[in-house]
Amino acid sequence: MTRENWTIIRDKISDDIRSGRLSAGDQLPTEKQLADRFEIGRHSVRRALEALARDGKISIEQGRGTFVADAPRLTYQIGKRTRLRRNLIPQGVDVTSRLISANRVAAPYRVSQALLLSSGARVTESRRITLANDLPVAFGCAYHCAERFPDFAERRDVLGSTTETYRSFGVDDYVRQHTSLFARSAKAEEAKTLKQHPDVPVLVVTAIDATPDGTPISTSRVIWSAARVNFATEHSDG
Amino acid sequence: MTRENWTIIRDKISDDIRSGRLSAGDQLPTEKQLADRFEIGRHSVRRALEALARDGKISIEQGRGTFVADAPRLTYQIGKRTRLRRNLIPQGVDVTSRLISANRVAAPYRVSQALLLSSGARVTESRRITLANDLPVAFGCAYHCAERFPDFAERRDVLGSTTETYRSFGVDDYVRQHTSLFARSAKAEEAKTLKQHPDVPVLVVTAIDATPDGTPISTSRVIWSAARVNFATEHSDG
DNA sequence: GTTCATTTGTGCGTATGTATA
DNA sequence: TTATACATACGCACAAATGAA
Repeated sequence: MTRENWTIIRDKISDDIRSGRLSAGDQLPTEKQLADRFEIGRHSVRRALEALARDGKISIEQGRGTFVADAPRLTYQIGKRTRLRRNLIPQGVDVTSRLISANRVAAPYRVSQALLLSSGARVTESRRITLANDLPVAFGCAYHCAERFPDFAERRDVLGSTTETYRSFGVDDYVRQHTSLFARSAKAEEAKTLKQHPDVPVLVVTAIDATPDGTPISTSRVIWSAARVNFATEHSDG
Repeated sequence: MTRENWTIIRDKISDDIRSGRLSAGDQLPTEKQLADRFEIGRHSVRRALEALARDGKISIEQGRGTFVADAPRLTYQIGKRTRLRRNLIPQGVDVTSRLISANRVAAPYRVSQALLLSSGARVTESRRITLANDLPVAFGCAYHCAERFPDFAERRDVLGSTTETYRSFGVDDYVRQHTSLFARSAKAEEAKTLKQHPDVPVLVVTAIDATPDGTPISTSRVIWSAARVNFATEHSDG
């Protein structure tokens, strides 16, 4: 069984990246040039490049070119005391998070279940995007009971930290109660939001945070770029 | 911006599955038939089918045809007391696990680190595949200290349960200490082992189990089909 | 066991659309 | 505006796997 054309070029470029012959940010030859150089069709080149893009090794940008990815994978620690900033900053990553929108809505079924609210209760919905070194890595939605945390999103935006925001509401501590996760392919807008190739899958992470006594205070659904993050959990009490 | 051809047929088939017009196990029309019916090229049909296969909605089999997937996603609970059988059986899933190979090897670096062994210590390496309703969902490798658990793999195969096997070595209880996870595209052999389309990504899960006092007793690296499983964790003590 | 039709997989050429600089 | 580079799309040919005759 001879190797397929497209896997040959995929592995060649992959090796070039691993070995350092190509480094972060470098522009690759155009599809046409690669096709000529390897004496294969442009379709085979595209297939190879797509495979590399799916693994986050390169970034394909229409009209500009194809580039070696310049962001190493982050490791996101999920634990009882999951804190985004403390989590990613130690990796030398500049984490910023931006509020996209803040709304007051009737709790969707999933949310009312998670927060133990009566169906139809009012909740605040804050949509945020998270960037690591200015590159989007995740975006999603957090829900808080509107009665208990009326202007959560706005305060969070001013205070700059979730922990501080809870404190301002008299919640001195909170823990991650539940996390679930699955992979699926990205929708077109999701890929655009994350500035990633449409074929890169996403990890959908649903979480519930609670006060230490077990009262749920927020639930969130965050879409992570599967190519830019690893997840880890310690199953101790920390 | 008008919709692309391939997304139209992708969404049409996706809707047909969701609505029940197509049900689990049904064979789809051939690529040629779909191309004719939708008056688009075969490449566009293939692209649509690949997208559906990546999400585990259909199963494409060379020489046979294309079928609606007949296995719902499993939910795998990762927790301090992670037990494969107790985990999946309650979902009405018939879980079987088969020993592929058992070896005694010098501990790879990662393994010696995880198990707190001196570098080069002997460990047993058991390769297993896990099937849910006869469909592969995961396969991987577990490592145990060869001195403490000399014939772990063989005993495990006879006893049929990891918990029982540990008990036979005098380990009455064990807990999950650490789990980490990331997504990447599947290698060709991995796709073949999991009997899935080559474009379906996998989730690579690395774990360390320990006795309740914190002594690590095993580490494993398991490749899960990203299309066939969800992961969930409770961050309580259970 | 072999042959053959069927169906998906790989590969190339070509044309045209769209985003970027 | 123009040139460049990636995106979509169609047609065709042949390879490889499957299953039935």
